[in-house]
Amino acid sequence: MHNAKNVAANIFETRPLYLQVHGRLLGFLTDATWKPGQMIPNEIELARDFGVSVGTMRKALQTLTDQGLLVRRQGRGTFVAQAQALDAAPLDNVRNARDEPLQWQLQSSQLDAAVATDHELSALELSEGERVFRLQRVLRNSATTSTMLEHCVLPEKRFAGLDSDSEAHKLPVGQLGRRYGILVGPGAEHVEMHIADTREAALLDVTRGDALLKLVRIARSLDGVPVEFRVAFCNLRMGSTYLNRIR
Amino acid sequence: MHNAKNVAANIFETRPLYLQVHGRLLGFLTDATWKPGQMIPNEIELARDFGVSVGTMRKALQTLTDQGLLVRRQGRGTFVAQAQALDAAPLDNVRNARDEPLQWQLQSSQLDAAVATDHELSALELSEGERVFRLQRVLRNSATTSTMLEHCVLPEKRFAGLDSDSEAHKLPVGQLGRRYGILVGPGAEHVEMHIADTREAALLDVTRGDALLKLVRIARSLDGVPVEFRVAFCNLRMGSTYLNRIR
DNA sequence: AAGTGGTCTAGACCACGGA
DNA sequence: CCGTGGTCTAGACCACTTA
Repeated sequence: MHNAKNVAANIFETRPLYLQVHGRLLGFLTDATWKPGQMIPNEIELARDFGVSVGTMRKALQTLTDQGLLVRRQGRGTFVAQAQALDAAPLDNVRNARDEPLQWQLQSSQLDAAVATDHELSALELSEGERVFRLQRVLRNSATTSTMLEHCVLPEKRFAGLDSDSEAHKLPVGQLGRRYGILVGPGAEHVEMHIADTREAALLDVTRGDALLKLVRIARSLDGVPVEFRVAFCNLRMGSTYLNRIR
Repeated sequence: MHNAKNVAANIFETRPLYLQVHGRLLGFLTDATWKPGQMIPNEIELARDFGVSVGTMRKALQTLTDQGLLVRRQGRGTFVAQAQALDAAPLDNVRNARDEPLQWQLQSSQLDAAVATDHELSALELSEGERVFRLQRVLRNSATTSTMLEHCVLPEKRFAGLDSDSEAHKLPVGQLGRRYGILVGPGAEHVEMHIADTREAALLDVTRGDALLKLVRIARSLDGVPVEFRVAFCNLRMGSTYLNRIR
């Protein structure tokens, strides 16, 4: 029978067994051996395959579940999570006066592909000359009359064929991520103040010189590679707020 | 020997054992049987006292650790966390261009006690006629020249004697929480836009009509009772941003 | 050396969901 | 009914801290 010490005693790998297992399982997710929505083998079988006890395998699986990468259902099985929405923020974090997420209607949308600018290259950690898709859309919530101008930059190699998909530019970015099988890891969004210029004022139905919330985010896939660079300008109306969950 | 089934079979309490234990331990924290910084009994002893296995006790302790309420150190013991800073946000979430928290200098500070207004009553869930402390301070970060106007409202019953402590109004609110043994649970902060009026402009060194970030927060203790109602106005300068951690 | 939390195992039983 | 994940136990050994 396998023994924990036989594995852990490897001088090249002294991390706890469950972390080593976690890393191997994570590999199955990042290289798409296991695809979103798919059911994976049960914990007994996995434990046997990896030569660890069920308890250790459970701990590795639980860690992945805590990270939102797996979903476990008693009586059913363990499933790969659907790709986390690329736009969990900022869209979900804009709330109405009752602290409910707003329902956004797509007002306009525009997609083009081009060689990345220096700024985009550095944000997305691309090499000189790599191409990106730029997706610009205006969203509106009729209940509060809040509006948002989104400017997303996506690496072409991750979203190959995006421009030939006629539906693509109409979809919320979150569904795009799902369609391209991209799993997004934890990250951060930075909030700034911004004064609307003439163009933004026209698109967002505000007056030039009005104050907007500027939301900047670089989303990274599980392995830390940037998959989306987004800047959004938001006009909060009628008690709408931007939510920051603490802890 | 105690047996899990003997306990869990109680028809009035069918939750998992480790959750029941978690609740009991949480009680020791909320009623200050265990005080911040104090070392608590080791897991073997606790397991024996509660009549559960060490594994179950570990799971309960781990849950409290995940919540930030206990700190466990291999070889040393398990300790009650210092009261979480009441001002973990917004102060820690304001970052400079290198994404480091700003160092704030207290510019001015003013403390008074009064009967709560209706608005304060409802925010802090107090009864008619209850009294509150109001703590207003202006903070400044010299490196970025960012400024913040903080307006904190604290229930008098939770901070008894605050006004007779001559040092109190100079301390950051986080240290106040620690001094009064208040453990803060998870929460949320809402970000809004705000246009500076004359008074705010003078205090924050901006021009009347300038846009400010308005940060609104109700902090609650572990049992969900509000312990702080804060509204802060922030002037972000020289690349400073307000950080929202995702997931 | 003694005491602490951290890891790992092996196996039992329970609760849930679907055939 | 069977297979799944969820809970619980008992005990071993390891790694770290302090005296």
